[in-house]
Amino acid sequence: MVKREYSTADIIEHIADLWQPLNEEQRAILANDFTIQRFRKNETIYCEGEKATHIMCLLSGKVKIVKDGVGGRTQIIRVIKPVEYFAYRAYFADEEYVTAAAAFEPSVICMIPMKTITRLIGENHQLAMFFIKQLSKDLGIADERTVSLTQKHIRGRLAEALLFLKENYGVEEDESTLSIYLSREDLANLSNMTTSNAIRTLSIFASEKLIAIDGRKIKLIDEDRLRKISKIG
Amino acid sequence: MVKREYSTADIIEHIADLWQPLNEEQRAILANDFTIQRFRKNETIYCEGEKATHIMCLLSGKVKIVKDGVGGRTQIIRVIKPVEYFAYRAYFADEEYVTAAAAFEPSVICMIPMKTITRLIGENHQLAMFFIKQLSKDLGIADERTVSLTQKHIRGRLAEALLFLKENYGVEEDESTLSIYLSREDLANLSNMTTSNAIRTLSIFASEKLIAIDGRKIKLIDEDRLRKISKIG
DNA sequence: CTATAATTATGTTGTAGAGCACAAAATTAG
DNA sequence: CTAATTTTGTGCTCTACAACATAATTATAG
Repeated sequence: MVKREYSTADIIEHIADLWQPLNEEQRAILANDFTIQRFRKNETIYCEGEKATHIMCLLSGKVKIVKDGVGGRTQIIRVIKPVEYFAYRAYFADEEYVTAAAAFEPSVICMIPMKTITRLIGENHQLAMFFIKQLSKDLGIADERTVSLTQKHIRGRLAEALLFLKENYGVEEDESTLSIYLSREDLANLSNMTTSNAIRTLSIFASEKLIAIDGRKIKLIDEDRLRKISKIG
Repeated sequence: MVKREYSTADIIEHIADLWQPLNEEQRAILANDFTIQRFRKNETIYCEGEKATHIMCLLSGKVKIVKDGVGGRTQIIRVIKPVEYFAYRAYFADEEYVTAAAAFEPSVICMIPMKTITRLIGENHQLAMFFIKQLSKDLGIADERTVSLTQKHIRGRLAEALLFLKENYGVEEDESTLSIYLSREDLANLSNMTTSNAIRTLSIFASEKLIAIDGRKIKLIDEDRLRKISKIG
């Protein structure tokens, strides 16, 4: 399933968003400067408070960006799928990480020094626009999310999380079983509730035939109704 | 108090962040392309769902960026002080506005077409970096805020809001009265609570000698303790 | 200057959801 | 294979906070 080896050509293909805008000279710089790192399931990728030095590109696997709040509760701020970039915000903002990152599943990550990236941005405005656009999209999502998480009720938040997981990580061959198998705790941290309430609400959803549960496998049965529940909050 | 007229030179001085990185030719382009608009207290500046066409720079006054959630409650997502830029995210993300903006107070805003901005970004990487940095900072703030608003209790959220207002808009000559006079409703929308609870908690804070209230004037008396309340949530 | 509306204040009630406790099931370790 | 640990499931209690009601005060308009 997970590739054991990545050739340079493989990687370049994966990081096309960065690669494509570059000219030959710039490509030479980039090609020389990335490294590959593997992370096991649940392994931490970076921690809050650490100094940001590399942009990371998820080549395969699934990653969560989390933040611990007061009282020990953890919020999943956003999730990363292949091929997406992360871990660059703090460097650009001249800050330490305000979040942490961990792998949901075995993951392979391509690391590029931010120094190289900023140098390339200085020479290539298409690359600059790539980051401006990405940050702008993420900021919009964050704004939406703030309101959803604070205002929607438990059922609405869980329904939203399930639909989000489908949109983001997709489904299996049956077209309705979520491709990501999250623990109830992760699901709770994603939708801002306690683990007990995630478990409870999940089984209520199952009893209402909105979803079917088989361990960590979640099958979305009545997506329309889930969407309605998510929308009304 | 509020300037009746702004000369071109005045404005250029205000938008130094954009102006300074530019060369003569680029400056000529920008100088030709901005307009000034005034907004009355509580006047709407832009609405959710509208198309974003101009970046806005607040020259004087105070502005709130808000988002309506389910159930009619409104969240103040962020606030703008002079001289800060806003309203550009949606254009960069190729989206319509997901938020609305309104003036807390009479405000003067400089508008520059986003087409001009993107053109200038294409020629000037310092300008690109300005936006990358700004967006990165805002995204970090949004992430922090999500966790605060969802996890802290009412007292913690209100204390945080009061301290934030001091840091952001400053205080009067006495060094402790907030310079911004918000309605209880705005204060509630800023700290994610109902208006009644903002009123109630505010008067509890007053009875605990943490603050002093005189109508909409709020004086921070025991900032250390407020900070503690904000921190522990 | 009065009438109307908006804002502030305070008390009361109801409930969503946190915070346990405990058991069953599933993983992991030895 | 068995013991230990983690995850899942369910019930119960308690409280933070929303929701509503009503009055007092202040602002706005006609």
